[in-house]
Amino acid sequence: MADTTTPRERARAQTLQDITRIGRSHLATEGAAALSVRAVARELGVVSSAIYRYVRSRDDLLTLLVVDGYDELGDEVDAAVAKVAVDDHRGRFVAIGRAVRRWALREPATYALLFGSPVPGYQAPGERTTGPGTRVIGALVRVWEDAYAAGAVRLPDDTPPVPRKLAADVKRIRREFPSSAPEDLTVRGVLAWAALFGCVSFEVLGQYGPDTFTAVDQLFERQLQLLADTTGL
Amino acid sequence: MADTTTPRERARAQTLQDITRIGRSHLATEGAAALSVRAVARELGVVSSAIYRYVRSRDDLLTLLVVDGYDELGDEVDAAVAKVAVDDHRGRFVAIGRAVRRWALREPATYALLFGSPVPGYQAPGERTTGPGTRVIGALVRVWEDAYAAGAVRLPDDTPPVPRKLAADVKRIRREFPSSAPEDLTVRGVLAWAALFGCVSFEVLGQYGPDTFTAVDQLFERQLQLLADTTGL
DNA sequence: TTTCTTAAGAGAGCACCGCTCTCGTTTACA
DNA sequence: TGTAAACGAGAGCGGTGCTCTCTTAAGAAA
Repeated sequence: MADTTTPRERARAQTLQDITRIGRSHLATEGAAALSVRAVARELGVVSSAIYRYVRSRDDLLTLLVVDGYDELGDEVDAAVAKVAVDDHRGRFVAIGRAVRRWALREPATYALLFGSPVPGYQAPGERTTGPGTRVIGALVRVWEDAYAAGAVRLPDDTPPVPRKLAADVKRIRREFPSSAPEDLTVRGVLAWAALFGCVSFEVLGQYGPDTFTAVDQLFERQLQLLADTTGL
Repeated sequence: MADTTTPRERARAQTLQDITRIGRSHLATEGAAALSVRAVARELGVVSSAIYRYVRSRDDLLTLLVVDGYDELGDEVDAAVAKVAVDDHRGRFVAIGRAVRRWALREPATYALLFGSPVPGYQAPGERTTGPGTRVIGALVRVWEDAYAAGAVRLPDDTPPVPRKLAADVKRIRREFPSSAPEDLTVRGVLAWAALFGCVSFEVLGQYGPDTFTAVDQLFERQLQLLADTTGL
């Protein structure tokens, strides 16, 4: 099937892609704060004002990189999950965690852009970022749902019931992430999700300090196991 | 006892304090990225170059705010812990968690500065920040240590032993945070620590999305309880 | 094939930034 | 009281995001 795009549209798409690529390389080498429209323009061999034909503002350029980053992370997580047997629920959870960490360590600047402090003054436009931004939690929910459906989730039975308002939140969330699991499991999943990124953030953003852990791999594996326990996998 | 400081030293300390105060207010209203030496100078009623008599660089100004923030957070955490009975170990843990969250919600910009992405190009000088930066984990370790010493920690006995290299890390960490608890508890503590900040970061830095949770309080309480469980409190 | 619309890039310019340097002035100490 | 140090002002440099105007060239329409 012949593409119906005009040459102009194709050139435009190519330039936009070049801008994203250059932006990502600058992000990786200099960090988000040092990302400048003028530098990207220079490397593209164009004057700075020309960039504004493609990107509304510097924040818009950041959004481009945010979406790009979420997509790459989502792809890697999906690929990692696909390599594990569907009935190995714990294995799938661990695979997701490892994939997130591996990607974060490889792309710390992009990770910081996505999961670190919001860039000052910059507000990611929800309509462009929420879709790609929910892929990791989406993958996690699928694991827990499959595990529960297979009767493979073991949770303590002395946990108090989920309070009313929170239960209402859970119900609403299930419109986007359908699930038949008990509310308690969903809440535990939210904890595991936040905790997973907490662990990765501490390592990638340097909260542990430079010389605290030499065996971060072993630490992270242990943390993953504990989180798998918490969610009953 | 009369103070031995000269008027000049006192004036200098006062000016430094003013700079910190103005810096914090700008941080709160504009965010870390928008924090500018020139703006601080304007508000101080002084020309921008004068600031450099007190602060080596913009990064140095950020370090001032980082230390200030760590101290304030540490103070509030300590105060919160002190209000709980020493033998209520779980209550002390929960108090720490709540204090961290309360402070983070009140000072989101400072929280982002401390626990979000590192400001691009800026590297916090360890010799000035690690001390104040370890107060929260210090308080947590004290809770677990007290609980263990009181025989109030209940951990599952089927947990595999901590791997060798990680055990060596734990041993080294205990030179700074003395403890007689089993290695497994320490590792669980590290998870709880990272997870606590993961939960707070998700909420404060906006990872949950704007409309996902209406009952974030209840969610956080539940997360704290689960983390207390994980550490055997 | 010729005309016309429009997208793209160049360049100047504005206001701001961090930071440096120099130059008077004030202050504290010997 | 003399002097060295601290301090603030001011100019200036190279950088930033962003806007505006102008010219050119490419695609679409006739």
